Amino acid sequence: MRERIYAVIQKIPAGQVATYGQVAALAGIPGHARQVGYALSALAEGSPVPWHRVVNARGEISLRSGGSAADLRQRLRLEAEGVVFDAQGRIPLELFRWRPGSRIEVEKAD
DNA sequence: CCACTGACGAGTG
DNA sequence: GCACTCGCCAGTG
Repeated sequence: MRERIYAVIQKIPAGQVATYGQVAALAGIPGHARQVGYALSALAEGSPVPWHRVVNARGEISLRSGGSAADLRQRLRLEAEGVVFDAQGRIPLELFRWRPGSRIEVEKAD
């Protein structure tokens, strides 16, 4: 099950982000956003999954209970890929949300 | 097998 | 925009 979720996350192009619900839908389990987050919680540090590109529906970085340095790493990684955060520490999903099937995946190709 | 938990989402007031 | 409620179901003890 988690394999399916990981597979979808790996399809997220750099510089863009996807919400939990979006990943769930793409994984074939719409409405099961919790399972996505749960799957990520079970991710290993060395996993080949760009989990940092997955944010909640508000465009914020979600993370496990309590304070963790993982969220900071996630933010830095996203910024390194071109994603920007507003003054509220959130990502403008209307600009960075991944659109499967869209041609904006490779902006340089024109 | 039963109960509790948990990186969430959408709807309502 | 914020607070509250319900739904969802795999993992863990």
